[in-house]
Amino acid sequence: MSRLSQTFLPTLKDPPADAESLSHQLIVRAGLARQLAAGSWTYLPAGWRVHRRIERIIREEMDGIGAQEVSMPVLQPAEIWKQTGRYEIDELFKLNDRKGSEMVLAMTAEEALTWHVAREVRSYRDLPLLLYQLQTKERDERRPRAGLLRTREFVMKDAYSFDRDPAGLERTYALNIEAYDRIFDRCGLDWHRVASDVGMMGGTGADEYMAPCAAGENEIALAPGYAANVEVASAEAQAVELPPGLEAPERAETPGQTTVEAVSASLGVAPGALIKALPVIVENRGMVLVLVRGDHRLNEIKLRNHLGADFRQARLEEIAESLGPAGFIGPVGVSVPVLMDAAIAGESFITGSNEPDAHLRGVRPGRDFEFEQVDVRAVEAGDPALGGGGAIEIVPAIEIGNIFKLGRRYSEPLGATFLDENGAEQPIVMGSYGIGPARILAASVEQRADERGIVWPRSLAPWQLHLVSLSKGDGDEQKAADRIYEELLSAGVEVLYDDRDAGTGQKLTDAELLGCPLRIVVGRRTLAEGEVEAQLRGSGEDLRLPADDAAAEAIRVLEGIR
RNA sequence: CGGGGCGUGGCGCAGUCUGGUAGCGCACUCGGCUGGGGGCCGAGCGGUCGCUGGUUCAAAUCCAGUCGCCCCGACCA
Repeated sequence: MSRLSQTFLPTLKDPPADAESLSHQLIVRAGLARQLAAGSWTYLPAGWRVHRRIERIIREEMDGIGAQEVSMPVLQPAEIWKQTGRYEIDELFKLNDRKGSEMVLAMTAEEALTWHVAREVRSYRDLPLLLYQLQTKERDERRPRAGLLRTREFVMKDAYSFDRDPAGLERTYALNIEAYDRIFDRCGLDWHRVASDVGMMGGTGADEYMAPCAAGENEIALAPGYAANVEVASAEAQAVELPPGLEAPERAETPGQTTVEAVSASLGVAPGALIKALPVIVENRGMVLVLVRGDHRLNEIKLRNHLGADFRQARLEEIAESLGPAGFIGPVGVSVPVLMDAAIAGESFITGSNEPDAHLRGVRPGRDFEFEQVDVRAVEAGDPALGGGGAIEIVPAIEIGNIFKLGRRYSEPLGATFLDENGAEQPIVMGSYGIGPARILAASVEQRADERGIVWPRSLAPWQLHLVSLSKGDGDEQKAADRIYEELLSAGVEVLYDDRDAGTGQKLTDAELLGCPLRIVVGRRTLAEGEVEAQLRGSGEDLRLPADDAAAEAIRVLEGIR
């Protein structure tokens, strides 16, 4: 029963003042959801229909790879989170019950599920195991933003795999990739699976599923055949013109010139002909001098991953003590280890001299200083992709799913072990696999909407068909529209029937705002010719259908829409 | 967590600087007209101006505190 006159679908002519992103504006305007507090959202009937369609696709594909659905509590004892060391996470909601016991609101469920598996699984015969749930997650976000894109409470599909060894994990991981690829395809998204930083989750590998859109919080580097989170992306460097080589480095006076721009301007060379020297203090290791090309930026995540340790910028006094005056630092003659980015290729660079107000020209890596070559620069738009795939493009994207190879990160602290064929106790090898249905919803709106409103793919649309009766009272149009509605219902079509006593403009603009794939309009003019009008929301294509056979014809048209 | 902005009928806003007892548009209700792109006319309902305290004869307006919301950045297991 979906008569609009009886449906709670509060549409807005104007977006609320606090909505910035496109999906935030349209989700509110189209009556899909309303905000209760910062990062807390209520789904209204139409929005929840979309959410449930996404959930259904996820369930079908997860079940299809042999995953089994469970449901775990959101309210969990703090103890297991302390055991894995995740109790310290700032984003974890913490509370006490009336007895004073420490509790948390779960942000994922590795601890809870691993705790159960530790008690129930004893033998290699019980493995592998792939369990999942669609359950509310809570996160004490520092800054919720952009409508449904970053909220404090949201439903997540979270799956966890339990294998006996890394090879088993690889197989399970590959199965999840297959399921994820199908899920995002079926949701009609433009998406990329990108290599990602494993971050503090630890583990041995991770991929993220990214949907490019303007409101995205992440950036991904794309080229034909290449996609990576910029946090870990690599590329060839764009060529730079270097000055002629010299027999030995030569001092160049650069009074007061402490920036790349100033030095390159004063010496008449491209910024890329300079070497930027960045002194950092590595945890438990001391100072290291990191070199990147003058026109490049250091990617701190790549450096951290290379070092395998945390680091910080050196302080001015540390630089002065070990190297020289800040702003004039270079690799020649220093006694600290030098890491040089691979993009520095050539035989004549400008570097700092480690003396005030002077640089060196004609510096040749290898001849004038020793170094370890590394890849630690941030890729830039226009860089040639590795392997000749064309130029890198950097686009904002929203993370709609991620998959992690966890290894023994959780099984060891929680004692999830099994006995192998030889009776030896082994820790279980785990993986975890997340998807945010709300982000799929928002990303779909972001990617497909036009100036009139949302454009749903058939797979996500709250209703397949939006039937509009332009008549009022009980004239012939009303009767025809009623009849078509009943026929569509009995044919099993999900139809929203706008039977309201409202103006034409309001009905048509609401239909365009809500964005169902096919709109059927029953109006006096065309009905007089024995026809009704059909419009495809995506393409804007207009069709006429015979009024007598409108339901069957509409279903046929619908089946041709993606 | 750092920076910025905003809280006045359901929504969008004016009024705040310069204190004098709250207004506009939309929406909503009723009546009438209209009936293919948010139409017209008329009559209405609806607000302790986020909250607390202070100054004052008098506070939406000035002062202090506090709560909430948005944006940028940082962070994001």
